[in-house]
Amino acid sequence: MSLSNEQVYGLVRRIPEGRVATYGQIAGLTGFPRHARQVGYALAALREQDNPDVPWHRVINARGEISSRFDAGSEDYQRILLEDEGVVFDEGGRVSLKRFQWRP
DNA sequence: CTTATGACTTTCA
DNA sequence: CTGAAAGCCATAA
Repeated sequence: MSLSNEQVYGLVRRIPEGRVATYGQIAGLTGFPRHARQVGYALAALREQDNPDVPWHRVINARGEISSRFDAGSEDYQRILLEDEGVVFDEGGRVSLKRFQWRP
């Protein structure tokens, strides 16, 4: 048994608008607390496919920052999507998890 | 079978 | 606050 992409997508779909979740949090909710990287891996795979229902932009790292990938530019895109939903970024380009982290 | 890699996290200095 | 190091684990070669 392992963490399937569909499990990740299902969880990410549950994140309400204007809220964010961390990779580790998603992993924990699926029942695999140590699979934070696999969550990111699943989302990376999602990028290549077309799953419009999955709000991947609401998933950030434990520091409240947007995790960079080798494709610069989409980090800005992710930030814009979040700001559009009401998520506020501070001067360092980080989100206050205290206020915006999703609590099921 | 072994290595390398990566949208991560936590701890320690 | 920053940065390095170790831990973790699915995937690909």
